[in-house]
Amino acid sequence: MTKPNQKKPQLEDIAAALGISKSTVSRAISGKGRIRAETREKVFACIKEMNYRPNMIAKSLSEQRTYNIGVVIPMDQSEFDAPFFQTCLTGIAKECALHDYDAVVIGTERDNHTQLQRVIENRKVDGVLVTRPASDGSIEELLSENGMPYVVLGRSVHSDSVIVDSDHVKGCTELTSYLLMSTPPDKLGLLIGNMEYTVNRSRYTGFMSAFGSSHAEERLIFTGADSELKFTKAVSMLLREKPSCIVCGDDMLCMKLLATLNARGMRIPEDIRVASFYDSVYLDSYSPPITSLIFDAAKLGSAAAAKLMNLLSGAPAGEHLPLMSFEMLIRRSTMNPGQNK
Amino acid sequence: MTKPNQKKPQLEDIAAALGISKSTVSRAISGKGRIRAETREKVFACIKEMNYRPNMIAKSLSEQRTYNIGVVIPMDQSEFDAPFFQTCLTGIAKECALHDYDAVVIGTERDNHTQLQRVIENRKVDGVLVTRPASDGSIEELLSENGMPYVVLGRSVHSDSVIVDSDHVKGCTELTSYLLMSTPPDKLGLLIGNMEYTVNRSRYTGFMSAFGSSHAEERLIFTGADSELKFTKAVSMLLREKPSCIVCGDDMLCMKLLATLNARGMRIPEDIRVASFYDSVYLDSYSPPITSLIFDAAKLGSAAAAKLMNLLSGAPAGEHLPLMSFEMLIRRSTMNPGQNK
DNA sequence: CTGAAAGCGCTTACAG
DNA sequence: CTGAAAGCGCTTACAG
Repeated sequence: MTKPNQKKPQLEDIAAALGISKSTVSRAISGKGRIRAETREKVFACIKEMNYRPNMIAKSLSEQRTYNIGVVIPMDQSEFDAPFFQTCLTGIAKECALHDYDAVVIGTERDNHTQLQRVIENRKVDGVLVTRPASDGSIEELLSENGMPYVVLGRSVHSDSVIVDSDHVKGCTELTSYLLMSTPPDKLGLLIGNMEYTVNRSRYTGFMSAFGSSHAEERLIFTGADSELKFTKAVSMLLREKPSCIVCGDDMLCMKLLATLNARGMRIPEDIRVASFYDSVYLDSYSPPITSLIFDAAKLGSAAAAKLMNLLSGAPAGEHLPLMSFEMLIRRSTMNPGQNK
Repeated sequence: MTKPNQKKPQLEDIAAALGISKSTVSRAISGKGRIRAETREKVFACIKEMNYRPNMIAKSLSEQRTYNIGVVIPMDQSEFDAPFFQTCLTGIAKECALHDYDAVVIGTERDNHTQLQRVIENRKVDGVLVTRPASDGSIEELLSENGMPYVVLGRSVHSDSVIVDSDHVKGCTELTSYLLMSTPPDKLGLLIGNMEYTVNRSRYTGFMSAFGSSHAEERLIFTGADSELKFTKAVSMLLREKPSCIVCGDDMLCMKLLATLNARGMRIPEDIRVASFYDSVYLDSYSPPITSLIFDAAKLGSAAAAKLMNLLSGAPAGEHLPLMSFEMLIRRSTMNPGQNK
């Protein structure tokens, strides 16, 4: 507002103002090559003064990089998972901003990666973040064929992919252990989805490893409860065994279980306790709120973005970062009759 | 795979292959300026043959446009609304791809528009799509101050903003009318959120206009049920009047209402019927599924994106498009005792 | 209808 | 430590 009708200043302008060459200004900014400290300071002062911002497009063209990363998100997703992607995306955007990068949306469908192809062919991004890898690994394949650096969230079937993931195993172990600590010991039932997904395998592993060899607790396990039919069957078999607590692999499964229990007039936690290995808004707005594991999707996203941008700046490529952590939220759905609050 | 170690061809290469100049090739591609049909065809054939794709960055630099649009999404959103944004985003991305544009994510918080500022200053986008305008209009302000073209989804306090919105009024009128057609006529209760939001005002208007002057139907209205306290109060007052059907302004409110009814042991639809002016996954996975209005977020997103890109290509700026439409989903929650199916 | 040339706004060898 | 110049890969007046 102070300087109304002024064009955006360019490198040239600030060079002229200082009576030096563009090259020098450019070097001062980038920090590449030797620059007298004094010169550098003059330049920075002038930049501030004239409110100069480099034209990223021009920078891109000469540096042969876009300062954009692509973010693959599913277009055919059940909307149930939307909160994850949305939150994840905000984490990614935030991290990008920190590095003066931007995130470009790439929608993919099951077997339709045209958007991804377009972006690659148009060279609009320097690297890609895959928030949900296709189960056949086709996305990673496309990416590596084109020499496009990428990072995947969760697991990848491509063993050479750089990944960032939450520690599902550990989380599930801890939640299960917590449940086993109750007195009297819980008779736990586990209800889990499609075991082709690595997440579900991790959940299973986590659950099982909470039972030390010395433990003699009973446990009832139903995996693969992904279809309506299998689910119904699993639940009725499960209930027949009268577990004191049922643990669900994810929030979706849990919602369905809750509906079923509700229909049968079973009260939570009085008649049966319920916990979930994956949180969701629905679960904590449910009454009673459901004990569950919370994974910080925003943090996951920003960690992945950071990793990718490191890769792009030719950084040490990275020893596998420690897996992202989680929180355990103990809520009313698993309160013991004896417990208060 | 057929031509393994070949660099990406450039304009120059295809010009050379054809023995003509870059200018001509460029013109053939862009369609600007006169070109002999024959030449054009040769060029296109060669492009296909050599699998040429223009370098968008170079194109950007010389055309002074980025072929990117920014999409403002909320970072501080209750995750409840996530499905809307996610779906919207996929619609946007799809539309962008059609025009060879890309969508860049811009996260905003209540009073923190730094990401937006960055993107503007870095000139990374040609225009911006605001999926959720700040209630004080500060986003639109920032945009217009910077001469950045934009389109907002929903309403804007800035009267000169280009907007794309769903027809909430019409939808609500139709759903309400439908409910009024039942025999015996329903005694309708309306439960609506904060009336500062224009959506809620539209909903209210829609609801009311379903009651013609000749109608003598009873109606009970509670607005502003946005806090926990007001909600609880509104619901108990409402129930005291024994409505035969309660209509909720949105899915969130509806979820809460359902929980309350459930707690009171009221069955749906036997004891009371329920409908919502806004659909969500939660509502249709609820048992029984809830009658509601469905707005196509993907279509909304793509329409808005299309409009923005029209603006950017200097198109007729657009007479206000007709509002985006909706669907009415009649489900079990509003079945009359007498009705079948 | 077509070409040679300048230009978009940066970066970066190459010489000092 | 600094400058002049070429280059990134397109587009587009300007001349034919």
